[in-house]
Amino acid sequence: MNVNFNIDDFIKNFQTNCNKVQKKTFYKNQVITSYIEKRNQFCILVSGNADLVRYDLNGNRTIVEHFSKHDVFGEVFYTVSTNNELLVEAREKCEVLIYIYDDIHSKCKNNCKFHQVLSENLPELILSKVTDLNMRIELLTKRSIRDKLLGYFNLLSNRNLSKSFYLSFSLTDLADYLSVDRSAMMREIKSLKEEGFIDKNKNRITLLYK
Amino acid sequence: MNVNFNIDDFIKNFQTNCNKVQKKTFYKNQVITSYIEKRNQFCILVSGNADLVRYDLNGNRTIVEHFSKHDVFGEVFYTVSTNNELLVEAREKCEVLIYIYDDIHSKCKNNCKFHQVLSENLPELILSKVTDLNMRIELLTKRSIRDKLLGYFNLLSNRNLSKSFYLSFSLTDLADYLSVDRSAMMREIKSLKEEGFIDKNKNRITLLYK
DNA sequence: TGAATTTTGTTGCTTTTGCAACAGAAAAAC
DNA sequence: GTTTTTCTGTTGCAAAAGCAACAAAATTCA
Repeated sequence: MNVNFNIDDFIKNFQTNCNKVQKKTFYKNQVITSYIEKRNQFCILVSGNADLVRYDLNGNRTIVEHFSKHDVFGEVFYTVSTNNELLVEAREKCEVLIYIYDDIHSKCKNNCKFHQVLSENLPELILSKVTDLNMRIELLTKRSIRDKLLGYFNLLSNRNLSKSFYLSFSLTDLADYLSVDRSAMMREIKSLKEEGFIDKNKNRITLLYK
Repeated sequence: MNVNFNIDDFIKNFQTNCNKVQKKTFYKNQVITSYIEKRNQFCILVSGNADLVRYDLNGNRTIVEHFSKHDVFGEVFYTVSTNNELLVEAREKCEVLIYIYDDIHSKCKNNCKFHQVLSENLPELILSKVTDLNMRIELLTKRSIRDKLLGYFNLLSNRNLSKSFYLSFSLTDLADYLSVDRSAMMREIKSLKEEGFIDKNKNRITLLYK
């Protein structure tokens, strides 16, 4: 999910004007935040990349969302009450703008630029989130591991405007993202190669069909 | 997904003030709309209920979303390009407000009340969509049919503030909503009954645990 | 009301997926 | 540069899910 307004202006201006927004730095594998009901965090990933991860009672790990530069996250986007722990984990060094708000729709007393820009762009911001989530649902509703893989590869291929692309996930993480068993996924990738649907060199995939 | 501002005011006012918004009536099994890229429809379900349905190349039917009174839908919420057909089908008689916009963020020339109220409430509206979609993803990432069923039942139980509740889906539709095979789902429901997790009378479910 | 259609419930069989375990390769840490 | 850890690739076996088909029940239609 990418924010279209100028995020660099955003980052430059908030410090002088608003005390409700903080910029923090996190390092690989650190927990940036855990989702807690009613603690209304709104975060912008300034640099780096991170995952929203859920651990369920059976010990399964699911990558719910993957965030890269300029993506937004936080409880504001996840009001649903869940029994499971939801963590945002840094995959590498990450700079994050964190804003804990009382009411995201109303402006702060300071009437600072941060809130002005935020409220102006909130619909667009959230709308792009909806797009991401719909894409994710489309993948998850596919009935077989093969279809999930091909759906995901297609997506990357379209984004990259090329039949070849690099996986940004490790295969272990990809399995957790597609919500399937890793070894079963590996077996399926093997079959896709053997049947001539794809080519795979390290983490570079090439689609051989269409 | 429920809209909190007064939708009845909304409906009352648009007709006199704005020619870009239409109210239409649909009957059971009619197609309310099909999602087409760049035709930016924004719809509000005034009464009745409907499903967003996807048919894939393998002949599988998936209920992507279920809409009831006051839910909103349309291409504005589904920018992702998909290969599959996406239809909104009426489950019963439905009244729908349809608004085809050029730019949902900008006000129309008439400066009518409809657009004023719409733009004021757009963030909240879309945010509630995000909540719905996250709930859906949580269900879909569950690894077994049993966990999907229990997750869905839990949700209904929480909404209803009771261990007992009625299914609004037929079992055939529920399978399409959870994205699993119907007969496998039926087998699982049977096991849940036999193992004493749930009780089922017609379309009334009672949770016997927790 | 009676006929037609849809939904529910069930089963045998097949295919897919998950689990557990392990070895080698690659990457990270020291 | 060596050790430790993580990731990849693979397999045999078990469990779960899908497919196909059918009868009975319920619902809709005419």
